[in-house]
Amino acid sequence: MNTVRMSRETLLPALAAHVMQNGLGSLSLRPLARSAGTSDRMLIYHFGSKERLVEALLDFLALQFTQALDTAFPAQRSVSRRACAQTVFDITGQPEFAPFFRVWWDIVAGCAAGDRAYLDAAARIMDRLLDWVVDHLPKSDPDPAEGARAVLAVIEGAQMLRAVGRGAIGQAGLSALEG
Amino acid sequence: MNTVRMSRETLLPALAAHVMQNGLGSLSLRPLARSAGTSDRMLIYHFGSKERLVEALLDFLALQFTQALDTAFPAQRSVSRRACAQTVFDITGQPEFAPFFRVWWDIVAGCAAGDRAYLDAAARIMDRLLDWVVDHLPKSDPDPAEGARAVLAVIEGAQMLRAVGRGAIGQAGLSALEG
DNA sequence: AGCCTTGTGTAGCAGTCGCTACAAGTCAGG
DNA sequence: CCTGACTTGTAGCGACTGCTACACAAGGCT
Repeated sequence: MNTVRMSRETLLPALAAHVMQNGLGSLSLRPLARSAGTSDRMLIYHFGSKERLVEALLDFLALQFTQALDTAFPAQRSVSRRACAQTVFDITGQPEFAPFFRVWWDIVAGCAAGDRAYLDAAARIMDRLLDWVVDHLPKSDPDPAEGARAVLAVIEGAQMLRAVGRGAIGQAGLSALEG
Repeated sequence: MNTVRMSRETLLPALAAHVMQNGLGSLSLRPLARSAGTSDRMLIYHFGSKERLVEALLDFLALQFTQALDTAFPAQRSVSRRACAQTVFDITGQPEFAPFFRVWWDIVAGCAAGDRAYLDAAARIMDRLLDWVVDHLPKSDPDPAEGARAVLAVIEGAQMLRAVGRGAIGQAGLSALEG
């Protein structure tokens, strides 16, 4: 038997993949381990506890998302705030983004429940997303920092409304963006 | 022993109160029953299954929220779209609204996981909130239906950002609303 | 050689989960 | 009073939870 040496680093991609498909809210060690080719015993061995495993997972997911941002999205600047928001909304609406939002809303729920690790991860992701928006606003934008906050707020509202099946409401919010 | 006769209707307020404090994601029958003065056995008896109990709970919570909207919020119309959004944002930011958002983000997470009952409840709540916004826009608004959608999208984005500890970003989105 | 750290499998712990079988209580109608 | 429906308590099922005890194998160290 060719037993492959495993570590946090080699495990995390497989773990993240499983979480993206099955969510974070109902995560349990045994199915997670099985889909990563290990046992719950080994996950505890490598991460110490489920709590610390989830922390590592949140770190990893945050990093992975910020990388996905730069690869999946066009590099050039938008022509307006509205166009920038619309681009993000359209791209994140494609089916391959559904797994990420699956865990994203789990993270938000964890934040609302007061979980520190979730709050840290979510804040990191939002800050990174904010930076990305700043860099993609038109160079002519009078106040990119402020503009990016406005754009981000509308995007997130639209995404939540889409998550609950009311994407049309969110789309209206995007269309109403000035600039 | 003064055994009080219980039914779905007498149980639901206590069950809803427990869910508002403890969330919906990790709901389990025994603690829920205990805090309502019954047993898990009785909850199953009255509701048939946990799934149907949650459905009833979502119905009840949606109704309760729409009622809270009309009592907790000023009845008069706002002077602008921005003022309307700001009012909702400020009022829902008060601590007594935290329990509701606790379950709200659980509902959104359930929607993202594809749960039909959660989708129905969430859509009902959003539609009702949309109606409320329409009724509270200034009479001078050129397109109340469209305006309400724009206002709602920004409000929801701001609330999500507040949930993850980035309320300042959401506030910027509100301030950027035109009209 | 012996030893010690690191990794892994097997088995199992105590606890919780949703749910059910069974018995017994209450109460109305005959 | 009897009967049958409605309501409730007790006890438990099998499955699952995070986690641990124990054994053991491999490899580097002295």
